[in-house]
Order: sequence, then C-alpha cells, then structure tokens
Amino acid sequence: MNWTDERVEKLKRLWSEGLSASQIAAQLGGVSRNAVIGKVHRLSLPGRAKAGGGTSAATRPAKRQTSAPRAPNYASRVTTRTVTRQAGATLLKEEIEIDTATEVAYAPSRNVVVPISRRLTLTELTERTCKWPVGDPLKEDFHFCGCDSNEASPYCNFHRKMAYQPVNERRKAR
DNA sequence: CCCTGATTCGC
DNA sequence: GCGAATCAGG
Repeated sequence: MNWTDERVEKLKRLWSEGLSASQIAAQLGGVSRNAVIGKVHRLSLPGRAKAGGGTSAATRPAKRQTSAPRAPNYASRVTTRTVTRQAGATLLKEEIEIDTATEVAYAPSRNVVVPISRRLTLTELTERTCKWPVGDPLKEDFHFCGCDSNEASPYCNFHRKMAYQPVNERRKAR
C-alpha cells in the first residue's frame, strides 16, 4: 500500500484529531502503526506532547445519551455522572447520562454490571474486544461495544448473557 | 500483557 | 521514502 494523497490527508486529519497511531493504521488499512508513525515523522507533523515516552492521546470527550427503550409507566430520573478509565488503547473520559429506569430494565440481576461501550469501529476490534454491535448499522453512530471479552467469548460478560440467554431467564433470576 | 510514540537503519 | 525492529515508557 502506498501513500496516496488521500491517505496522507486522512493520516493528517486523524493524527491531528488525537487518534493513536494504531487506530489510524486500522482506519487506513494495509499499514502498521509503525508505518503511520514513520510517515508522521517524515511529514514533520507535530508529535505528541511529552517527548521521550508514550503519553496517551487525549481522546475527545464524547457525550452520548444512552438511548435505550424506556420502561413505560416508570418514573425515570436521569442522573449524570463522569466516568474516567483507562481502557487499553483509549483513555475514556465521558460524561454519561444514565436513565435509572433504563438501568433497571437492562440490569435486572443485581450482580450484573452494564459495561460502558468503547465505541469501536469494525476495524478496531481485536481478538479480545467485545463484538456486540450497538446501534443501527446504517447510521453514522454505529459501533461495537469493545469491552474486554475475557478471551473465551466474542462478547464481554454482559453481552454474552444478552447473546446466549433466553429472555425468560431474566424473570427467573428475579 | 496490553498499550503508547520515537528512533534507527536496511531496503 | 518506507516501515520492521527496537527502544523507552504507561
């Protein structure tokens, strides 16, 4: 794969947006993260602040609403909470709005923790990321859960249950 | 072990 | 110019 003008432009754009080299490589396709870094240097693009060691890129805060089906006839309060966590390639710092009614609807078992989606695109999935699709594939917003899938399953703990458990198990558990 | 960017150097 | 290997760090 050679560096066409389009690919170079895309590289510049994504790099300036703060995506990591590996993420850019995934989106461009056909190149390694080393190739991306090498190209960045050759283009004399500004490196990441903090010379001499990998400072993680600042991932832009993505405020998203959890638009899940609302439980009817339930008074729903919306709480806002800020969550920060290091998730492998991505520093996630997002303000999330949680509809309490939605939480109940999707987490009927007291032991289940609803994961926060890493919002990965198809090319960013690895062998240990949850491949549960989120949203409408025809929409821009479409992404995959991307949480740690614990090696055995293609899904994370939560979505594995979603995938393999019949709906009626939720009733029984309660 | 996962990841990050930086540098080197044979091609 | 390119990028794998390597380094150095979180």
